[in-house]
Amino acid sequence: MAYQLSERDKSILGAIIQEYVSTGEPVGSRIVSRKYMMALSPATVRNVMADLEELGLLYQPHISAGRIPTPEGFRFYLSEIMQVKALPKMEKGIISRHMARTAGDVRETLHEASHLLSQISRNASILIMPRIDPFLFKRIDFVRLDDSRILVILVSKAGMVYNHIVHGEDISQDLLVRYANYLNECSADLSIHEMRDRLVREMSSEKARFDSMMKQALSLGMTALEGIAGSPDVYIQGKESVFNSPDLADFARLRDIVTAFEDKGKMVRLLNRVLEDPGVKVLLGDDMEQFGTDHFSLVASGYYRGEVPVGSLGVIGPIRMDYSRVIPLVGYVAKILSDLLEDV
Amino acid sequence: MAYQLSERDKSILGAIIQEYVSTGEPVGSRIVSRKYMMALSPATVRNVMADLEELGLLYQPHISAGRIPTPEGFRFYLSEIMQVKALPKMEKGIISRHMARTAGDVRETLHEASHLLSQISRNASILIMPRIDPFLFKRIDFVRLDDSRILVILVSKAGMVYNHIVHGEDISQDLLVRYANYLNECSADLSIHEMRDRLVREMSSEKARFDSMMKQALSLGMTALEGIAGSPDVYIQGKESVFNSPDLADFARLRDIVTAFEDKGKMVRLLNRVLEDPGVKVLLGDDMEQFGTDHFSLVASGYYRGEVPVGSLGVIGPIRMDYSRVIPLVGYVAKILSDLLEDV
DNA sequence: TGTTAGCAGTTAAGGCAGGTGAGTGCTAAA
DNA sequence: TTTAGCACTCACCTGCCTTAACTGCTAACA
Repeated sequence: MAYQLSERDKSILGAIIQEYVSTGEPVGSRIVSRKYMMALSPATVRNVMADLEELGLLYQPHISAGRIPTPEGFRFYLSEIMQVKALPKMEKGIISRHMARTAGDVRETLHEASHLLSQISRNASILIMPRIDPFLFKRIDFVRLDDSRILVILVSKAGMVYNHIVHGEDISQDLLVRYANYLNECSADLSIHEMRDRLVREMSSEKARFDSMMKQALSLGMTALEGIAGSPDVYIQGKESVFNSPDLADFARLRDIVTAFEDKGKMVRLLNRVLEDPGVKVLLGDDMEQFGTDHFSLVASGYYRGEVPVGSLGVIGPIRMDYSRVIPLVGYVAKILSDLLEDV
Repeated sequence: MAYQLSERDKSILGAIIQEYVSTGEPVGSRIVSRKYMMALSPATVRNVMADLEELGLLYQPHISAGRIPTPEGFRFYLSEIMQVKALPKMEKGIISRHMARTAGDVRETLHEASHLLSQISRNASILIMPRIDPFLFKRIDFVRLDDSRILVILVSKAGMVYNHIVHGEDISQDLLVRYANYLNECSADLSIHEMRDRLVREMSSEKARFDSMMKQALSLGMTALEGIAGSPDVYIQGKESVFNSPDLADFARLRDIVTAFEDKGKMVRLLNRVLEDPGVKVLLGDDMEQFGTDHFSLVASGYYRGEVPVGSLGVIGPIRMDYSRVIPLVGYVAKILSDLLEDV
């Protein structure tokens, strides 16, 4: 949706948003004229504000109050007006150093990324654990737990351990070890995605039809991979920071957001939307209506191993957020994280 | 601290607490007289209330208001006055059935326990994951990740998978496999605690001094066990229910509790205190001051494998909680959980 | 001596009136 | 097209009053 706004209109909208972001109060024409647009009188600003309100970019909480940007107003601001600041050198330094320190242990690296996001943005951060697929396969093991249950342990080269219980009878522990050996041999140095492809191919090959041991192994491997690739994990850190946001003095909103934090499934669905294409995305307004409030906004980006998206991370906070700082922050953390993942 | 209270004093204190728990409002002398103690006039009740206030069991938010029990008042009520109700048959049924359904998969069982606690009590529930020690050893594996790091995977008979990265060079993967085989053989059917004891013993035995392979294996096993036995995990479920408690309309209190939820370390320390002796314990008032508010209370119990404590669970909520319902609930869930753990 | 009735005193809370200030829309002039 | 001026609106604060829920105290009572 493109609005026909003059440069002057844009800079007034920009001034209103800047002022609102820093104070949280409705902003009136006089303030804008005095603090931002010395060249224009309050009356002129008022005329422009009336136009912007008509377009749905601003609204008045009550007739004699100043204006507040609508979610739509923020959206327009983000796409047409805001200039993303470069991330300060110091923050870049902190991020690279802290992340580099954890290199090698993927789980640690992810924790650190989420931690840095919430610390630096002073908002809650959210991170979806990587899908297992793109990582390199290291080893698989089967352990018989009892008559009916087999524990599958899968290790990626990065040192992530996934485990899953499958049901299956009539296979002795000895046989399980041989299955595992077979799978380990034929999957060395593949990504887990490739490994799955290969299993599917071999299953339907001539050889499998006659070698029942091989067939069993393949089928067990398949079942295990299906199970393991299941539901992703979510970290949310810094939840308490939502209490620092004064526009949340409203009880109902606070409840909505805390409740939403608990619903991991919702979070995953939301975050997965940003994986669709690369770069930092901002979700606000309607995008977040599943939260029960449109006063929140999510700045998120996918992170990648090579070209392949493996998960996403971001910052979640009140809609009045300093986007020009948070956007480059999320972008930079995602980049460093992707760089580190490439090496493992 | 024992107070000298007559039976009449006790039943008035009981009435005040009951009324306060159900309404959340300060309770006055007239209500007590009309609803609970028809035989006594408000004036008489007033006299008693004044005494109870002097003892520190009640307080008045302001001079012309009714009385509210102090934490000390609750504590006295819990130890001397309250009758624990039996848990309703229906709830018992629900609990046993749901828990039994997850039998075999310990992780699932724990989730279910925590979930039931928060559902039935309509408060947040908290559960500390079992310490690994008392479980039966199933299998250990070493996987070399790179030149310096070795991944240790330990599986308990219950199907819990623990993993940990240790640093160690100069041991080839082949050798690691032999170490693992050795440890697996000599630790079959031991609890992990016993396994640790045995490793310590063998380390200092004559044989180890001369068999360098054995010595290496033992030392690696020890390091791994140390690492794995590290920090326990905490589940907290139903956090959003703190919003349903009207006496929390106070913003600062809400923030304190949500912040405390985030601090897992604090939670573990708190919960570990209830492990010291068996049965359901109630922590309130001073016990909870680390939370920044004394308006919360924790009803918790250890859970056991046989006689050995492995973790603890409980319900956390506002100090005005229906203890006569929550206490048997926590007790019953802990019992069922302990029973299920015994079997694995 | 313990219990009660009565009464004066305290306090929170709610409703109402009036004043203030921030901000608006509209109109007319520059 | 911009601006100044003006009347108007509304939230918010203040002070004032009333009401209701309590209490503590005292004196009378069984």
